[in-house]
Amino acid sequence: MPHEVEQRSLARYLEEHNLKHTRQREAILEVFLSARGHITSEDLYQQVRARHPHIGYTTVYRTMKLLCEAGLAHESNFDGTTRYEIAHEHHDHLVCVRCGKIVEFECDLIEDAQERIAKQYGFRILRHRHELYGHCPECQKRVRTRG
Amino acid sequence: MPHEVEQRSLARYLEEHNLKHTRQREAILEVFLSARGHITSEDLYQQVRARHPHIGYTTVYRTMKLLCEAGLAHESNFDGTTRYEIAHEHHDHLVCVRCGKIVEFECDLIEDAQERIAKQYGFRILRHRHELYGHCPECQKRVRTRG
DNA sequence: GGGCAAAATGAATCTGATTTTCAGTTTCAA
DNA sequence: TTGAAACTGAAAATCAGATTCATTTTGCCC
Repeated sequence: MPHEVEQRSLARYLEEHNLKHTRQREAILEVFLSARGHITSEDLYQQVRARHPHIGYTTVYRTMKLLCEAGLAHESNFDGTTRYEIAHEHHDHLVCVRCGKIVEFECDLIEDAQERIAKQYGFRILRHRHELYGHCPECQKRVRTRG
Repeated sequence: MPHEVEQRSLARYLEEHNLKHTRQREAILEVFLSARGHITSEDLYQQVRARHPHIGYTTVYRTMKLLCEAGLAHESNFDGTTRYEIAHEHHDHLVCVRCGKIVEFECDLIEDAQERIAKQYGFRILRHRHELYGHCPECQKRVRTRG
């Protein structure tokens, strides 16, 4: 089984919450983990369908919610449609508005500054989103040569 | 005319782009500028309708897009529905996930850090979004006393 | 190795925000 | 004044996301 650790992690979550372990959930997790980058539930559905034609969109959709709750996936939303990425260390995103490329970054300095700001306003922060939109190096070149 | 500067700014934008100056656009800008905070196009439509029953939702919707292009309004999206705010100095947002309160903040330190990160990855930044989600002071109290 | 309740599935439907269509109206430059 | 271009607004289309519900599976009991 290619992603044993995650499969076990899902199994534990299901057990702890009296949810059922189904072929569909296992299959969807498997395909999700094999997919690269920030994927929409629609795209993921297409990939799942290629290997498991019997699995419906609704199940993919609901399973991704489940994987988020289980801490195996993260939801993000750049352009109005929800995307999922494999959960790992916290990070933020650089998004190229021309080609759609998404690069992850981390910055402790910013994290600290956020804490200070939250304290200043008396907020208790649960999560945040921080996205920088612009042109990636390749697209800058392309823009220049084209005009 | 209550918001002469903005009305003139809109007029200039329309002229420069060969667009037409209509009562509707003037009226919508006026109501928008008088409204407080981060308003949805639906809310704005309700307010516009109170004073100008003949103006339709579509026109409000389209005019807000226009005002954004003209630099008089800014679009933001916290909870899946688009909100508009009056354009002014750049700032980011603290959002209370319980009561929906939105507080604006600015932080030069973070702006600088963003620049550094962009340079590191070769990106040219056009805009960004930075939102901190959590509980405002009032809601923290309420949560504590209730359980 | 049934029997069964709870949970899951998936096709279809609903929702709610946004966007487009299109016929009729208004603006504005000549 | 006139006509082309732009605008308006009711209605319809779109689109992602969420829900419904009849049917099937799973996990657990005996």
